[in-house]
Amino acid sequence: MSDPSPPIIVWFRQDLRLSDNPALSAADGRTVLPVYILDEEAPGAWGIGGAARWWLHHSLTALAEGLAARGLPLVLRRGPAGRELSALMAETGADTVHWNRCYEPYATKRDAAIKAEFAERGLAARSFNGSLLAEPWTLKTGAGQPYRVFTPFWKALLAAPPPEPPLPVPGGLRPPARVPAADDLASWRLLPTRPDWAGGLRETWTPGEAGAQARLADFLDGPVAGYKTMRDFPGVEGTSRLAAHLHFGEVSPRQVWAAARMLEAVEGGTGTSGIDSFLREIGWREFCYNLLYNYPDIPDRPLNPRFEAFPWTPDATTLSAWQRGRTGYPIVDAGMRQLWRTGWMHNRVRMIVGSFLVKHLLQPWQAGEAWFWDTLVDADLANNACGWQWIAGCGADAAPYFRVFNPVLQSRKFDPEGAYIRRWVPELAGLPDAWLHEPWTAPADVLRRAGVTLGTVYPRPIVDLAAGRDRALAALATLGEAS
DNA sequence: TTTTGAGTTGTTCGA
DNA sequence: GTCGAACAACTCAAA
Repeated sequence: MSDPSPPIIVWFRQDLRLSDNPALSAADGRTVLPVYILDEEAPGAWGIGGAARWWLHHSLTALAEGLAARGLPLVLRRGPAGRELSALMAETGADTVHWNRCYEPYATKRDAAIKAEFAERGLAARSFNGSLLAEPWTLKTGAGQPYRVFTPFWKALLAAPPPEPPLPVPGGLRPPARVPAADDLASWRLLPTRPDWAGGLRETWTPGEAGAQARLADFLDGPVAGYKTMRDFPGVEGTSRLAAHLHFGEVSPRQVWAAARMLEAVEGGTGTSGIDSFLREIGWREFCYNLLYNYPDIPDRPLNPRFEAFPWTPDATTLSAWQRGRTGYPIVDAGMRQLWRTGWMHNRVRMIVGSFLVKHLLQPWQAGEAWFWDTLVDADLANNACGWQWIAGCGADAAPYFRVFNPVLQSRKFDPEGAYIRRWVPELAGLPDAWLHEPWTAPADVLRRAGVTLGTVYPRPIVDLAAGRDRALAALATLGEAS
């Protein structure tokens, strides 16, 4: 016997929120069965990284609580998504599933296959846009090609019809009469044990929709005003820190957009406020998704094929020193330790450590990408791939080849008083500002008074800056000769 | 089709 | 200390 009122299955993915959730709202007034599937078997998928697994656990907990407050369950299942959805439909008599789209290559393939299979069986799969301001197939150049340069992409996005206003939490969702068997979240073992390295994450983040909305409100209430300049100073809380919330869909870009525009209207936006700079960053997220959708190889291969021949010098010892924050360059080590400890790194510092790894150390950008993937709570396939290709110079819209960040100059410029370095590299905290950014140049007595012994307490530089820069430029020059 | 202006986030060198 | 130019050549996107 089939259920007299079979539910609509709402499949949550990277949209772990109840507000502005088109797939959920489209089921308003109906019986719904909310589902999350841990699908680690989709071909081509990048398995969720360690820090992101921690976040996912807490975000799912928050989502389940939000649903429970409305009398609804969250059914957790594990396995191939198509198989699990089919099973749930058989168990409940449901003939319709809703989801908000994902854009990772493995996900678009998998979802298209599910849709096709369901259509053959007379089942309905309805997908919605819950994660982007503009679908990645809508914005094209005059020649009908995907954009490969940010600025024209951004202009096109601004010229397009504005995003729809965000949706409220639907008020008429009805719980199903029967709830199918579900996994216990703890059985997924998303949280670290032995050792529990998540202490710094717990201190830093509040995953979940409420935490995301609070973070957005706090940011728009204060730091956004000075965002244009202050976002470059890692010792200051000048950025939004919304990346992970956006990745997991605890807040939608439409909600961010609407809230920022509202604030701009209230303040009589002049175009010089931090709001426009901030929205540009939301635009970068869109651009990265656009690139990933249209060039699905970018997580693995350089968009500029000439870089296939780049003479990288992969070396496990070098990579390990970078990962552990033992390069001897304080700003680099501070960033890598912030990442390890909190699952996040300030954007300015991401560029510095990225440039250092691929230029001065000549390690393949994919090695940095993989490390970020495992350690960032906001690990996002589109953003991560684009960021690393940009800093490596192999993306379509890349920095000029000669743009090699000098970690000492960057450090002096953006952490002039050393607040960031002293926080994350405490063994150098006693050094005066004049020497903090390059301790190997400090006189012996200055080092002694600060309690710093180079080579033991703190490493000597892993590479000479000038030599590393010259080596990188020489390596880049080989690409020109090859063609 | 051809032309033209431009391209997130920089560094170094020499005046 | 400050300032402007040089740093390759190429590709993109629109006119």
